[in-house]
Amino acid sequence: MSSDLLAGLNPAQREAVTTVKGPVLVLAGPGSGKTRVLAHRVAYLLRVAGAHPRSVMAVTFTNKAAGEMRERINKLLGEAVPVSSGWKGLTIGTFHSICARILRAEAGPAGLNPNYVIYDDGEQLSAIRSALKDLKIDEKMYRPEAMRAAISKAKNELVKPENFATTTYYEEIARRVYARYEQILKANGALDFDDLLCRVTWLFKEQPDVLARYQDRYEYLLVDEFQDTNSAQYEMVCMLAGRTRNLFAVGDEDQSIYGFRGADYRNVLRFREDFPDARVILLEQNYRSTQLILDAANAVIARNIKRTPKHLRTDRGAGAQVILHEAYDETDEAQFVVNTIQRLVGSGEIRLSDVAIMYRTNAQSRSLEDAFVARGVPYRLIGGTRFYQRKEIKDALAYLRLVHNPADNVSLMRVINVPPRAIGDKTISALAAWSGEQGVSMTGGLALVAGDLASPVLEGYRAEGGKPGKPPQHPFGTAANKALVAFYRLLKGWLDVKDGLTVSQLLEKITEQAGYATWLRDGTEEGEDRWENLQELSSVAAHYDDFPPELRLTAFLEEVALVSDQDELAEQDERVTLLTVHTAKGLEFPVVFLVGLEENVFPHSRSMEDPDQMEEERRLMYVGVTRAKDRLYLVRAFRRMLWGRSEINEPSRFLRDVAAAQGGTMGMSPVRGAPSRTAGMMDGARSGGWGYEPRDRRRAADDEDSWGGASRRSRPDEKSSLYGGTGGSRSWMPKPAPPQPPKKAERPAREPQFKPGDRVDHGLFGQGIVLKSEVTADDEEVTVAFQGKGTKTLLAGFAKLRKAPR
DNA sequence: ACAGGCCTGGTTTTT
DNA sequence: CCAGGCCTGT
Repeated sequence: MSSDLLAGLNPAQREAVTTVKGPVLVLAGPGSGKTRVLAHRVAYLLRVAGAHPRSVMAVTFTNKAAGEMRERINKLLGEAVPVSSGWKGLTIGTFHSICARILRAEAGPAGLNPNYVIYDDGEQLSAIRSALKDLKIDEKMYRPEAMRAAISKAKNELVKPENFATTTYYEEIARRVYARYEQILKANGALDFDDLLCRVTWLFKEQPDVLARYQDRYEYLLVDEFQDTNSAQYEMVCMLAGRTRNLFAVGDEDQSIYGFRGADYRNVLRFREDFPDARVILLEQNYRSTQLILDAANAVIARNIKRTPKHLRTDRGAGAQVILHEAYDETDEAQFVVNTIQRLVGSGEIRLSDVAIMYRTNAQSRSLEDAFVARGVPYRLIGGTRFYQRKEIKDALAYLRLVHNPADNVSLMRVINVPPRAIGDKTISALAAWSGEQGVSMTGGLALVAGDLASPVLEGYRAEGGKPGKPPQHPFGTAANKALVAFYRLLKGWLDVKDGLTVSQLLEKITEQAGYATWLRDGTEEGEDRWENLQELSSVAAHYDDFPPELRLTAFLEEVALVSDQDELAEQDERVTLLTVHTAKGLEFPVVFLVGLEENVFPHSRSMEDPDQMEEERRLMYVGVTRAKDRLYLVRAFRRMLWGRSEINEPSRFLRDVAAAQGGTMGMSPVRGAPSRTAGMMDGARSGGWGYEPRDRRRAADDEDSWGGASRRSRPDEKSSLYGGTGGSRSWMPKPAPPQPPKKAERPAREPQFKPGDRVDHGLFGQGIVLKSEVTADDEEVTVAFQGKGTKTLLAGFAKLRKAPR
């Protein structure tokens, strides 16, 4: 019986599957089959070790991963294992979704509104803005985003407002905002994402009897992507496993890329300290990538100091050369990508769905999309403007949430005047303030204005004893009053019928009666698009029609609050995939393009100062590279539009690391300062790029084994990589790269002519002050603030910059 | 109350 | 470059 569950597993994987008792830590390199191990282990627990499904909890990183694991387990067992939708079956899900369910079940002990709503960061920011307003704090000085970051960090570290340590005045403000924000969430019956985690952890810490129930239930715990757990998650897991100690953690320090949201790869080390008897299993056999791809990955990650060296192996052989390509700018970069894809697909080697294009930031997708649209290549974009971020979807959801939980002021404020019903900002603020004074939610305030004292939304109010039968004096004029009462009637109508309708029926009723549908469909194409999105939301809602009536809306709202980008990744049709490297985690593609490999883009400029953050960038690059199975393209652009300005960035250090490991020199940086406008420079390349043939030959002789040599063997439009694009890319480089040992390529030792503070003269822009200056390969790049002309970055020699007398 | 236009300012990554 | 905030005029 057990043999089929172990068939096809290597010895290390087998050990991971069958070590049932006690703590186990699996250090799993990319492509080492950890997903497989997890599924087999669950199946093994159920089938061989005799575990009951309800005693197993498996935590995945995305909802999609949870779904896949469920399917795999069912397949392995040849039957459908009941899954916990109530509290009977197997528990598989993300931390967030599992916690949401626990909090729903434990609303009483946790002191929560059982109909709590989950705020995304937009709504979180609204709540923070209200907090700032209440505290009369200037938004300019204390930015809501910064406050959100501070609050989130605190919650991830399980710090409550009363324990929030403050050493600066700024932190003191943050502490007060945090405290007020918590009050607002509570009043609105809302939780934010971080709450889902830390509330459960607090609940377990503070109420041992509750914890004991969960400890007794969950005898087997499995946690995937352990390197991306934060403190709250780590503590939660340890507490849950406190009784049985059957904790199975899978992770890879090298793939920890969520530090910015509190994840700490050191939890892997902490695990070893907290469970000194843990069995540690290494999965080093890679089943995904070719050797050359692994070599590239290794070249990148090996430079991190804070890691344990590993030895990834593959049986797949060397494989195709990793291709490096230099494009002129982001448009050209996109051209190269599309060209290459069309060629590979045209030759029948691959299908569109085999291809992923990955980038550091979402903003980079735009130029790629343009190229795909122009060439008629179907693509799907993951992330970006996500479905659930669209205005019409958020509006519709806000309506539903308000009906679900009338105390939710943030949702109310979102929809009270959408479509416009003559309730302006002034009226809304007045309603918020006055309702607060009366000690009721804004919906409660509306009920008071409408004189509906029997309304259930006023429950708390009556208990505290306003004068019975008489609504209090309100500050609204006749016009505002009328509008508010009209809205209240609308809302009341929905509250009365919500229990008898399915979610899609309710949604239809609301959009209809609120006039939202007609308002949206204003005759424009965009209006129709938005309407269609709404229809799509409705069809998602239809999945919940079969749920028990009291659960329908709850379950639906919970799901839509917790969907992630990756969850959209159904690989139905023939399209290429565009996604950030972050969302690519856990996925694999036969063909991967990593684009935008420039300093300040990838690695991101925000990570330049801090070595720890730079290590995270490196891990991110490592994740990107290791997504590729067969073919990997590393692409960089000489210049790029960034923030509406054209920027010239050095090639990414990661590119250099990869090249160095391949033993060749890479003439990548010398294009620096080559004025792109020079006539004729781009010509030869256009027609196949053999305009510089002699140089190519000479290079071939120079270093036979360099990547240049390798890529030269490949087809014309990908062979250009190293020498400034003799291929499909335009060639902007007037002369071949001086061979340069990659190691010392970091920065030429030359004294800068300009330093910050210097006054300079420019022929066109006049006088300015130097902000920053960096020596480059053959020039000096100076950032200057010009009076009345803004800040420009110039190449000193090219721009003929002169020092001006002080 | 609201539409439209100007300006500023901010841009990593996401459950 | 873009969104969102702010101001103006209706």
